[in-house]
Amino acid sequence: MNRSTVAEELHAHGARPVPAIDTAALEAAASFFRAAGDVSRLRLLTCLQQGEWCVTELAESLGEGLSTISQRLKVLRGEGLVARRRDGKHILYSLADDHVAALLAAALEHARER
Amino acid sequence: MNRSTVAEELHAHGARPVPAIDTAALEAAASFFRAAGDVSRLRLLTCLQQGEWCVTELAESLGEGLSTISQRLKVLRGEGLVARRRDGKHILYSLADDHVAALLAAALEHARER
DNA sequence: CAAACACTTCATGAATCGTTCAACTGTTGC
DNA sequence: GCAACAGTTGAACGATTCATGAAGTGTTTG
Repeated sequence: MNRSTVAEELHAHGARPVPAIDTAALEAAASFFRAAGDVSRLRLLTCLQQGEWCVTELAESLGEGLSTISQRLKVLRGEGLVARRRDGKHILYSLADDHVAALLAAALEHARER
Repeated sequence: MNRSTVAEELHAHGARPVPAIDTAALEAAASFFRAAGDVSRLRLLTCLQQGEWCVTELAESLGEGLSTISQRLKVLRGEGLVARRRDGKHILYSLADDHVAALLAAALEHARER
């Protein structure tokens, strides 16, 4: 019997076109996700969801070295997830924008749904 | 002059409490982001945004080996980004839910904004 | 039931990532 | 200006991740 499948229909006329998405945009989105794809960095982001923190505070509260935290923040900053400003001798970090907070919340929700 | 800074105020009373977030949820969210944090897998996801594709189609359209695509899909499926179903001898993949599509769109938008 | 097809899984080597120590830069207070 | 403080950067290392070929699983067709 010749019951043709959905896939064969789609298949029949050669390769389906891949959606035209700017490689640079894709690359940037991937870097963004990769930056968020680490538990330690994610924990940092959840702190910053509450407001500004300086590096020393983060290090003390998380029980990690200053350099370690700084490196993690550097990655997050490189992908535009966090912003910073100087205040006296401290440097205060915060989430870059609401956009980031939203993505963070959405991912955590997706996580809890499993 | 003794102009006390924002950071010193926050600093004064020991370590600030880290937000209480289930480590498992954080871990899951990180895995989710990590799965999305790769250009090749992201490209796969953008294909699936258009509907169902079988593995062979994806491989042909993207010009990659079958095994390569299959491995990438495995990662995405492991983190619940894509779903699959069998149709005849093909296996059709699609985005797991609208939730994923939304996260994808949000990240691509964030990417374009830079 | 055997051959063909459509994948998946395993194993491996290459590349990338994350942490850490040491050295460096910038700011404040004496 | 110099010592102390706050943070960044560079280099080295182990740990993870990614792509790929070979072998294995499941489905259909003759």
